[in-house]
Amino acid sequence: MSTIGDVAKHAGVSRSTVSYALSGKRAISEETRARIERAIAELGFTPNAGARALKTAETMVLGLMLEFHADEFAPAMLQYVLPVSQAARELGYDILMVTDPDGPKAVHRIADSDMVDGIVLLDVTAADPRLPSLRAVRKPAALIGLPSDTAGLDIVDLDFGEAARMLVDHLQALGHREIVLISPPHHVVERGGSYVWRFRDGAIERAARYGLQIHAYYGESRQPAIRRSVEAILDAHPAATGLIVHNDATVAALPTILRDRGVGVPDDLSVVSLYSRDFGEEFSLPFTAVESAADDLGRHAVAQLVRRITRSPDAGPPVVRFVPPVISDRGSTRHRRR
Amino acid sequence: MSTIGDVAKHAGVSRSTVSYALSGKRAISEETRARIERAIAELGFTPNAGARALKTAETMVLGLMLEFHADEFAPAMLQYVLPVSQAARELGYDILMVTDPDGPKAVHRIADSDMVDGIVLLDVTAADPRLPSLRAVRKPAALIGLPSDTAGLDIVDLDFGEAARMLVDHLQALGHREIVLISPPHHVVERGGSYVWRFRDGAIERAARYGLQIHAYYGESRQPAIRRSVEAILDAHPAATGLIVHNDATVAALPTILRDRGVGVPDDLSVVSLYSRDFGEEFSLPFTAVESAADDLGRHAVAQLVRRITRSPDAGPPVVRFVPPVISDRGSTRHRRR
DNA sequence: CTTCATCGTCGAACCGGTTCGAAAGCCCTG
DNA sequence: CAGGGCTTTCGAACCGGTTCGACGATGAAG
Repeated sequence: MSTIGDVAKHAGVSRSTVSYALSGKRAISEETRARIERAIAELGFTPNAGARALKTAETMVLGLMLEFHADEFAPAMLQYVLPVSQAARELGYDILMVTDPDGPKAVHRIADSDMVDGIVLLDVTAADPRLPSLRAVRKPAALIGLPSDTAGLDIVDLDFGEAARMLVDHLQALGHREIVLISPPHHVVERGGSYVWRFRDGAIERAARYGLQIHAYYGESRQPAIRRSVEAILDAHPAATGLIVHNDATVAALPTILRDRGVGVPDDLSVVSLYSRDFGEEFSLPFTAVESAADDLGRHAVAQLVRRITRSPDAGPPVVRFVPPVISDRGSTRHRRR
Repeated sequence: MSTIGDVAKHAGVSRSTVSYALSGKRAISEETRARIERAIAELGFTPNAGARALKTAETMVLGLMLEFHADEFAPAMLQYVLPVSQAARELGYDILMVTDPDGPKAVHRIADSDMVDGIVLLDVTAADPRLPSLRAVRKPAALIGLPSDTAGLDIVDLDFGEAARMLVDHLQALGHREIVLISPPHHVVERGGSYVWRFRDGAIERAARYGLQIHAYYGESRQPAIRRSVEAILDAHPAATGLIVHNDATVAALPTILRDRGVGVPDDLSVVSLYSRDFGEEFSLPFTAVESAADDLGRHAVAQLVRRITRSPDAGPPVVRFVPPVISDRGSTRHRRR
């Protein structure tokens, strides 16, 4: 590769002149600029990113940290990756994707070595072990997912409590009096996935307010356990007419399971859920659902992060944003019979 | 952040001594090393990646290029991302994930600016537009997917022709005489996805050799078109007893469709397919299938790439590796009746 | 006809590492 | 006890950019 020195020599100017021609930070005569541009084209020059980063202290790279847990459902997390990547590129940033199983160490690795200008954290849990590291390093960050201590952090997440209330409202309005809720697997709660109980508590409280009977369970994330658990739950509550599924793996398997049982939707059972539009299309899911808006969350996190990076002093106080849920009616519910 | 100069001052030695203590490239006395290590710990020093890359011309970052086509099935591609990322990390590399819709430009951007030491290309097509750029830049690369011109490139891909032959053999051995094949959507062929015709040709030739009747179709990638196409294809061939599905989106939707038609597997229809173990688990797919081994391909590509990077002169000639298929019997086939 | 901005360019310093050559201190040998 | 070899450490150069201060040329103002 050619360097800025080669270009300077080729154009008969100094290195600094080439640099200014590139950045436009000082005036350069039309004639010189043309010579430099020709030299750049002829030599195929592209500035060395490391050298530039060294001096400017800006890498134009964002870290994207995500962990894959063996017993989890990968497609759900991957939904966020693409929007984040695209949003970043539109703002001039590349994405360093880190899937290191040791999250805290990885945070230090990419931040302390100044490989990135900022960090997006995916699937943040209540007492996320990455947060102490994140606070220790001096890099802006944006989280997708709600930790219990939000101090000083930019956070965006779906308003899961409100989502649950909307779905309960929906069933209540149709006259259902006994409903079942399937949450994510219990080990997600143990790991501190706060969206589980935010949704769960929201649903239970709302149901209580209406005097609805609600049976709340934790589901599974893998076959064949999924089928077994759904069967057992449905068997236990033959009178329930509404089902709320807050569990990606379960909802993906649900059409098959219900068909096998001969349960018609919505005639025998009204089903509502929570997933993103893309997810629903990929798995051909026909359920009325709250859109989880992975796109929105990803784009918002990146935008907020870049704002923090570019005007670090006056980007304002940290913001915790709960994206309001939107319900999308796909006809999988109907008025309760009788 | 503290620099190597701060560490040096704190430990009362020169910068070069710290550097040698870190790299171990020259002997350092036990006592000095201890002082330096203490200083590093106290200051929390981590070397600046950009500065290091500038001098060593090694970034310890690999580019991972993937494109998402709006009308395609995202989970299939994402299967490769995680194994690549993990394999890279095990070898000491981080991943710069690039999803830029303008692939060729992106190749130049990350390669010419020396942001990466090498590049992994996913989902390579016959006349992949990224290849000219890739050959122009002076960076090692590893491809997953087979282009028509393989000159000078390290390539790994599943042996799709052999996979097809194995599946045809499997059905033939069970006595099936009339079978149906559903390939990926036709636009994938137009885009140059060579795995489509490698599989298709392999199946057709093999069937011809046995005198099997085979009806080959291109499927769809999105609902509701998937269901319509499957219905139409099955309606057109009521006597067919075997079905080969080489189409991720279709196979994911297939259990539901067949159930709705009242078609029992394997009693009414023997079904075989091609997908990865993870994919099968995520979608709860019960079909006998060739394992597509996304893990293997990803890990192999990274390993080969790193070999190229670290011993560039003598890493040997480019290798094109076809991973042999492995069939995994899940009981979705049976001997033809009558 | 000086004086003073302004414009366009240059040279040098700097960012934070790595690495080469040399030097200082020590021990051993003849 | 002078000379040679080791071990350990240092200073300086270098990687490829950016940026600051300065300088010569030009034109306008006094």
